[in-house]
Amino acid sequence: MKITTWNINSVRLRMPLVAQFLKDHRPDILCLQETKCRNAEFPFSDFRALGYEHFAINGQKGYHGVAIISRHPIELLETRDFCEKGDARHVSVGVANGGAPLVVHNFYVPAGGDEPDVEINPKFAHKLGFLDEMAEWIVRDRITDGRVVLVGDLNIAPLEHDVWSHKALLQVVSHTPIEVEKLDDVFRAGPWIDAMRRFVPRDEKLYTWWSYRASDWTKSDRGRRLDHILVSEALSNALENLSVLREARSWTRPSDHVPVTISLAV
DNA sequence: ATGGTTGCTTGGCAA
Repeated sequence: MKITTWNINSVRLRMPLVAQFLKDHRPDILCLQETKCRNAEFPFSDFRALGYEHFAINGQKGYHGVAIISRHPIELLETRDFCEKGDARHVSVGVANGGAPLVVHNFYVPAGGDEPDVEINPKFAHKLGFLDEMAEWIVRDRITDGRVVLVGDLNIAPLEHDVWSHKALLQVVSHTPIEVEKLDDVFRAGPWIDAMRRFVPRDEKLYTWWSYRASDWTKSDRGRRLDHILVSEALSNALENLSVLREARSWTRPSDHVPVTISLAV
């Protein structure tokens, strides 16, 4: 079972790139973030033409929006409204996969604005509050019981080698100590396994996002690992492979995030 | 230290 997570930054604009990716890589399940369209505007027929006929979507006009698209039947479990702001930032499904069912959660955590100070930046306060609520929910609802995968753009690069320069980014939103601490709380709440780091040692650089604000993203390679795949302990021995498709950052009119795919023996 | 780009919209946020 191959599961891909990809912050697409407008699914309608980038549908040709999504189609190419699906033709070339054929994941079983695709989790998108920042679809940026209402549910009625979602490009269902483009996915159906590629053999992806099952959907669980949570969209809104212009901002945010998450979607799970599958080649196999899925059951919509929930679209949870963290922080009760009406943002479309979560969707979860159950996948009947022969034996024990698999649960997939797809998240788009708030980016948090520019200033890492809750006193002056309500967007940063929202981000930290969102992470607190995630950790509470994981414990209270026993989210990691059974075979569970949590993917998405979590907008935090927690490890030193999840960013191009630990020192330069300590006060930059996405890598500040308070955010890293909150994300660690989310990890421990499971506990979850950081699936990507099972395949790439923690002392090696690993990025999934490169800013648009660089003339040539390949020259300085100033990336961050903002996208994550977490699995419950029941899936620990099922982790088979990881693929971070760096080349997608160089496609025509790319997203600033690249697809990340995990292969599970389930 | 600053400014750099993109998308949704058409002025100015959000990222």
